[in-house]
Amino acid sequence: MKGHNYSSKREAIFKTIASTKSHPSAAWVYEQLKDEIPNLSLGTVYRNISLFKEQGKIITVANVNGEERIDADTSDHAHFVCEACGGVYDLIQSEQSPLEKELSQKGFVIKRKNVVFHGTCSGCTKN
Amino acid sequence: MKGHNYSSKREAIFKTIASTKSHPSAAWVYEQLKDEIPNLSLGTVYRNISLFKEQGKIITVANVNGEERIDADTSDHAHFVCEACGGVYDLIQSEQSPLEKELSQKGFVIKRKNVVFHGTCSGCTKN
DNA sequence: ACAGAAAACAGGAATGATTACTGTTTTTCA
DNA sequence: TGAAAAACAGTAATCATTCCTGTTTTCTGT
Repeated sequence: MKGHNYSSKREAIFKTIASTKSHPSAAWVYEQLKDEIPNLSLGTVYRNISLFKEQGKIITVANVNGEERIDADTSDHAHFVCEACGGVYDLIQSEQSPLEKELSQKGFVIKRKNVVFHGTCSGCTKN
Repeated sequence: MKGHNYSSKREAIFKTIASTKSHPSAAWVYEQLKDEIPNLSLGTVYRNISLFKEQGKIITVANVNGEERIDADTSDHAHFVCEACGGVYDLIQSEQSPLEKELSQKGFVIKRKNVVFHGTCSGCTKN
């Protein structure tokens, strides 16, 4: 049964993703773990990220400079991407749009709503 | 003066992007034009797309299966990405969120807001 | 209209993120 | 405990995008 088995690396990868608010890339997760797990392979990180997405345990929040950034917080919230530093920040989602009702009336099935603001974060604006 | 000059290919590329509602990828634009302009290079399409983005004439609306999808309609509107067929559809943007005010108070400069719904479009839902 | 100079281009090579492949190691579970 | 299944390492392959170099197009001042 694919993807339903335990593995120590899978667990470590998920914990790393779940315990950061940095909205990491696959490469970042790999960097975090490679000291702790010396024989970890980047392919394993990718394979597990892919699996977690299928399982709905994580979501893709944005693509920053060609790198996909993920989030283990799958609750409905928006994100801010800083174009200067590449940082991704959580925002409290507020809006509940009439669009969603309209879409389902038209036969569109919404699996996910992704709200991303792009701009310059406060830290980068100062400099 | 880079990027301020006319070129017949640049014009053709922009027209192609501006005259479709398909939210095309670079490859799609290239495919559309390669018969009409036999010696067109894919690199030229990419270079011009990049330029149009700098000039604010087009925006990136989503990344679908690893391909960046663009839109010459830069007005504030949302999009729907069908995960089954890869289609991208325009939605009327409605919401004007309190988030935006909050962000600017915190020193974040918003350049763009991107609202993308992911799911299955009505056509794909039927099948 | 014409001759540099500047910008843009073609075509192909390079890059970089992601995925696929193959032989080996873990994990499962009877 | 011992296969069978799943996961893994390590590397090769893929694919979108960018870079590079020599050539062509466009612009500008005369």
